[in-house]
Amino acid sequence: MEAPIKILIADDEPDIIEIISFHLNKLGYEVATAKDGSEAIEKANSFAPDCIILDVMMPKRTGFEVCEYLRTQKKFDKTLIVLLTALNDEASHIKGLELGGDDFISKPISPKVLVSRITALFRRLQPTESDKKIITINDLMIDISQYKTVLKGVTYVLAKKEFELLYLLAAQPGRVFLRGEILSQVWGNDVIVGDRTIDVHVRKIRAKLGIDCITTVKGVGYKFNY
Amino acid sequence: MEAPIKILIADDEPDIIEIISFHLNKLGYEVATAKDGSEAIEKANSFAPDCIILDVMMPKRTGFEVCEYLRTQKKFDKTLIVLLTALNDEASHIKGLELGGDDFISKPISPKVLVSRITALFRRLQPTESDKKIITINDLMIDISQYKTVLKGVTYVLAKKEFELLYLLAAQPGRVFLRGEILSQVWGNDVIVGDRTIDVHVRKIRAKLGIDCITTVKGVGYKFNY
DNA sequence: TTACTTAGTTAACAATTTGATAATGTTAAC
DNA sequence: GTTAACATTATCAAATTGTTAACTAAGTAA
Repeated sequence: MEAPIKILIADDEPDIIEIISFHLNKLGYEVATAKDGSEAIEKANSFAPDCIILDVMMPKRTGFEVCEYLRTQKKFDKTLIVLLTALNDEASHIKGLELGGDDFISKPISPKVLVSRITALFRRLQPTESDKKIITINDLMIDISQYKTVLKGVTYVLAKKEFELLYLLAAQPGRVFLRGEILSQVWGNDVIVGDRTIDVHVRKIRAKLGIDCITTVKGVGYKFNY
Repeated sequence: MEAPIKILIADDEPDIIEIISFHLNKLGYEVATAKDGSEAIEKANSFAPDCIILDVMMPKRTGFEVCEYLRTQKKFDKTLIVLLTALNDEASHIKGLELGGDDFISKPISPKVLVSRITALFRRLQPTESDKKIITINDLMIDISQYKTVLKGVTYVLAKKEFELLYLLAAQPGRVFLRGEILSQVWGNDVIVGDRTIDVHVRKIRAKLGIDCITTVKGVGYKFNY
């Protein structure tokens, strides 16, 4: 990235805000702040940050709520979301992951830990594997440039949505995609479709390919597994 | 880290030095000491510690001054700095964080607290990905991003609540979780479920995994133990 | 245009899984 | 040895997902 990386910090404790922004500023990041959940969403829209640090416990809207909302917006597709939780609050970790958080940092905060985590996150964001156009898993090949799916040398024609769904899941085999995540990635956030729609598409993929490459994780979502 | 972790302790009270170094030594850390700020800087250079514990109130140079100086040196980039402050001295706390301190411990010092804080600091510095989503204990692996539980290479499918319960307990092996604690973490505060519900889920986990990884602490709660 | 095809969605229903409870059996503590 | 706490089992209701068929809209060829 050429322009300075922009980071939004949302916390209701001014001290925390001050400390974090001081350190991030020193490192050359462009920093904006918000003192509650509602302001966080406003600032997220106007400031368009690359990374948002959200305290879980905030007035008006909690960090979870903000995270959940942001993840429904295509605009914040690639925005990193870091949640600040109370120490050893494992349940929050689970909840946060389900809502699409990218990392968690426990309070009390060490500036060094925070900064190293954030830089690590950005490092991981570098386009290496992720923007490869062709996914190959065993004898299954998924080529997005041709919208083509080849299994054991045989080409299968998937419809657009079917293909996009398969591609999304296969891009990260094993990782569980929540239904909401799938909806926003494949269908977009402005389209409203029922829940059964995903099932039906999954079924069609399974039927066409004739293999059980998509595993259901009940109560959670689906994952690619072949 | 392969070599023993090196810790430098700087305090003008010999008693404090002695107590802290005794406990850290016992845990296998390599310890050096300094009795004032100037000596702290000398020793920091010659000893090259991984972690420096600084009393804020010291002769010659205060902990703040030492901290500020160290932070200007590239050499001490990755060195953890822990400041010892007077009880409830919020101003020092903030000032210290701004100067690049990583943690604060209030006097009077409990050796146990000190040690646990330091190990926690080292742990939190670890890369995010590994300790964020995957818990590994011996030959048991719990991966929340895949909702997967692998024991001795065999994958076991746990239901959502089962998984979350196991994850909660396994995140802090040995620690006893009270029933109320488990309820609020796994089920949430607004849901009201009976006490037997926990038992049943614990039983299901034990049955599925086939190992006694969850120990009952009668009259108190449960703990992970494997 | 008209008839035909296809993709995408929905609705209705079936099948499955899960979570919670109640009832009863066991165990450990006092 | 009694009692409180926990384990076990069976059972049921609710939640979740799978399946099928039908409908709509859009595209395509005659």
